[in-house]
Amino acid sequence: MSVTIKDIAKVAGVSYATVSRALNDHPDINEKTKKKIKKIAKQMGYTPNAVARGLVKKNTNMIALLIPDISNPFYPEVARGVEDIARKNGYCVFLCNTNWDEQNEHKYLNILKERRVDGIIIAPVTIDTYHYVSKEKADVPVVYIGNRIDDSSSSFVVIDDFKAGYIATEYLVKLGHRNIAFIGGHDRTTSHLDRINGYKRALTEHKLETDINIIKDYSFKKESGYLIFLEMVKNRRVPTAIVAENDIIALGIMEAAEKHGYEVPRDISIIGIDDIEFGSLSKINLTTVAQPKFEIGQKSAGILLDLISGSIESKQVILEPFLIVRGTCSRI
Amino acid sequence: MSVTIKDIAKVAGVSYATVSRALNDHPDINEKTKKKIKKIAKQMGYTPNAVARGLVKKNTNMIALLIPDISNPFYPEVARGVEDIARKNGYCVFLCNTNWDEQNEHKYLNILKERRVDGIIIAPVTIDTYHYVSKEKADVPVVYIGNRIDDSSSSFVVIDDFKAGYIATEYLVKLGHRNIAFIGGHDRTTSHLDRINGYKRALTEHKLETDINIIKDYSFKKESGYLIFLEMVKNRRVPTAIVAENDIIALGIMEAAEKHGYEVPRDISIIGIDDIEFGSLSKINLTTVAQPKFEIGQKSAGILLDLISGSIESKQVILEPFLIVRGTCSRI
DNA sequence: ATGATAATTTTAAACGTTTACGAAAAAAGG
DNA sequence: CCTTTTTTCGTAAACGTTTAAAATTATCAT
Repeated sequence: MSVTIKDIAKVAGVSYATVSRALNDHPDINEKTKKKIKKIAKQMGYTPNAVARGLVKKNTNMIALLIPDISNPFYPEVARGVEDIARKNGYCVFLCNTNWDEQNEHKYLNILKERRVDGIIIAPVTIDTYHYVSKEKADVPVVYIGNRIDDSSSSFVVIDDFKAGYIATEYLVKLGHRNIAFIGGHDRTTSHLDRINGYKRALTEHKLETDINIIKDYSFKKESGYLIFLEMVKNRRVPTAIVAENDIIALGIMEAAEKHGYEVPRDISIIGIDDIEFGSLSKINLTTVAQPKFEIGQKSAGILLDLISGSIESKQVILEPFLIVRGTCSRI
Repeated sequence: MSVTIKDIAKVAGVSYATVSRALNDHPDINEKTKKKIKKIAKQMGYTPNAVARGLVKKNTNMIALLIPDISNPFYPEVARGVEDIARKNGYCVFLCNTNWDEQNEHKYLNILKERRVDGIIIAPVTIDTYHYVSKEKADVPVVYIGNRIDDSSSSFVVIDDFKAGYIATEYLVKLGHRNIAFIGGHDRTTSHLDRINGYKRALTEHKLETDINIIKDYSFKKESGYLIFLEMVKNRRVPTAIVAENDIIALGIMEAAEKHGYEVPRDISIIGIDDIEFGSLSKINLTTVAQPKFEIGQKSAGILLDLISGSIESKQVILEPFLIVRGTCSRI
């Protein structure tokens, strides 16, 4: 049984309301008694009970971050960003890994509701997440990352995914490629849709044909990219260049290419999107379109806190992606 | 204002104690009223308030996982392991990133105390963490990972780090290397100490000289390995083989070697410890000594839950590391 | 019908805080 | 020295649950 405010009140010879106020630096408490009470509290090893406080104050000072895949280095980086801001403002963050599974996502959303978190940042598995959240009337503020929401009353921070797809593809075109394929995930995410549209636009602008390959399973793993490329070689439809929807997929593609006698970038050029840390290893040296991961985390946390404090109604942020030229793409 | 048990009681025409029991499937509630109440609860969109419950039940069903570096893919993997077990048992996990900083670690420990988490799994920054935790008389169960604790009443799960160091070094010796250096982090962690001792033992058993290089800053980043290797070339003391304390360091070393004209493994052999996912990319192909990351997470969570339920007093688990031969080490 | 027993429900206290409101004490003003 | 104002503190209710104990109702054998 840990020591409570009442215990302190007893030894200090004051009411426990006074103790509460003293500990919270309430102005109506005499400076002297404040000191005394604080001293006693420290001596007794008092630790405030956040759950009791949460009950009466109706907030928990916890926010949650839902991400689909903690093993994809992209997400830890944004997690660091949100934690950075959250911590500086006295918030703790619950990190939940949905594992690219809508079921898990929904379960977590319910748990978080029960736990009365003050706000949620969510990198949705699919666009349906948004509908689920709205239907469930989550009274908590939510900010989405990696997915535009087509509703001006909701908040999100994304990069301009269209531009990302466009930049990647155009770079390949500029290098002289005419046969450029796209490999990416399911179509239930604006991030995917936008990137694919950027890809299409860049190609049609140059009167080139598109070749879009969609990963069947609803997750982004190296293996998914690997398998798609395998099919390409099986079907003898290997392009001269590939834009991968993200770096993880790109790595999988490179892996498959490598294993089947294609040398990157001599035989095939590959470009990713995200700029995960390991892409920069000189042995990998992945050319990619970067997004500011840490900043995405910070921004979204900042918005969430503003939403919580009520200082804003909603906010939508679109960050700029930028090309990082490394070694996996070459002039044809 | 969300709907409470009292609201339900009112419309159901029963006392709120009955509602509570009905919702919790208490045996002495009539099956019929139970159904009725549950139905009403659902209709009204009731979500139990976990913080109120936590207050009276004196548990939160939350555990925390403290890790030093979420950007090191090793930790997300163990995080997945603990989350796996935690979730299956109705627990949520707080993921806290200490960033290799003892201050942060202590801050988090306090916060977790206030929040009344039911237990903590901690990958300590240094061995001192243990003393801090004991001094603070954390009344919550704690299990350490990655660090043996020299106290039979406390719990941990580690790999046999001595053996890991030994296996790595001996493998290099078997390949014919005679000039083998060790590069690793600070000496305030048993994991480090043990690995280094395993390294020493393997060398002294073969009457070879040791060459131990310690990273100055207290963190494990690629850059640390990079810098140490730079010094080696500056001092013209480049060995023929290096055992890195972990894969991240190994990658940094490879990077530095590469950039300075050393081809791996032709000019220098490098072996890591951990087996992070990206080491297996064919372009990297890092030879390493693996530890069962996911299992470490699962095991530690399992122990923690047993500790919480009181079914055990303490438990210490030492898992076996195993060599994974890939392409960064060659016969000399 | 009558106790006795079992099944079901209610009452009330508790968990550890915060906080509106009021009371007492101290300070200020006349 | 009395009133007014200000400062400081205490009382009590509230937050939304759970749960022991008491109370009520139903069941059943006699």
